[in-house]
Amino acid sequence: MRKPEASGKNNNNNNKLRKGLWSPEEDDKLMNYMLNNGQGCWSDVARNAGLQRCGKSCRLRWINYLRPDLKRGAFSPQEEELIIHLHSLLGNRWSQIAARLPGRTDNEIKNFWNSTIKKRLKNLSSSASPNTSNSSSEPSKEVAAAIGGGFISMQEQSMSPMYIYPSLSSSSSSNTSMQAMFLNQIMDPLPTFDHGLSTCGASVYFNNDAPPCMTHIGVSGDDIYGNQGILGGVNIGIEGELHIPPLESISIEENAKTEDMYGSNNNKYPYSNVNRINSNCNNNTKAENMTTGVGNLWQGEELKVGDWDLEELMKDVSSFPFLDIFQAE
DNA sequence: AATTGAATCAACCGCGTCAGA
DNA sequence: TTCTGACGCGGTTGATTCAAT
Repeated sequence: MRKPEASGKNNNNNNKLRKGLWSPEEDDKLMNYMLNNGQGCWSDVARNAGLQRCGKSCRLRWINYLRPDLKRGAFSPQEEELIIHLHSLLGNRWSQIAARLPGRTDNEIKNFWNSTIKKRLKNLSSSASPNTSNSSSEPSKEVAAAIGGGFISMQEQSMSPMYIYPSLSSSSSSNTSMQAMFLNQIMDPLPTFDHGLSTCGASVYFNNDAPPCMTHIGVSGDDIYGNQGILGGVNIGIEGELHIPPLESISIEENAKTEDMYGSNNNKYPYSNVNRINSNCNNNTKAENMTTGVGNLWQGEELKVGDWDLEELMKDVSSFPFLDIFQAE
């Protein structure tokens, strides 16, 4: 942790704002102010509470630490499971994920994901078939698919993972369009293949004409999380084969396009991903194909990206078995 | 008991968005 | 229409804690 700067250090210069860890006195000031006055302009909060902090810092401290409704302590297995599921749907939109987990902050969830979950992915990556390992520190796609359980992550990347929706065999009508879209997202980056697709339970098969880069994934929930682990109750470990086209078959241009459509590590516009997909729909036949099965989601001028993707996705989340636990709180 | 490497997590930074002037 | 400041978000950093040796 960052050391709190010596309390007297900045006393000689009121214009200097403190940085680093918050002292208990500062916490008290902010807490008292917030409880008495409520949230207003954060720069005013900082000033009126007598804190030599920027408003931004006050906001962060309040949201991540002082807020009375915060739930401290370790994540429960149910929370873990929900986080993984939400992440499979939303990607790194931590604030959106946090909004579905009362008492948890985006920072907390982000840290949890980056430490615990990524660690598991990494461990799996190293224990997976040597053929599938790569030099990157990132987990392999195959392993990411495994740890996702039913939520198969085809790309474990920092901004915009691309996922196959879990219950491909589900009969839920509300899922159908999203599943179609997810599947199209899977298919679209691989345009050079005649990629028929069949699903069977949680297994996904890419039946390509090209020689597949076949990876066996026999990872069960227990393998990942133990008997009490987060996937234990869901029975969605992947026990099938992923036939993944060799990456080298995909042209650079197509890779670039794919990254553009689905985001990349360089994506600094997390809220614009689907906007860009939408714009692609106007001049890209593949993107048009993407809309197949999505139906009205893509029609209508009132379509607002952030709305449809989150709300539609949340319909799926709302059926998530453990959500009641949080809603009941 | 000391050391060391890994894990955790609080906080900062930079950027995009938005609202008001 | 443009500018500006506040806010919110995701990525990253780095100090502390923990566990293994």
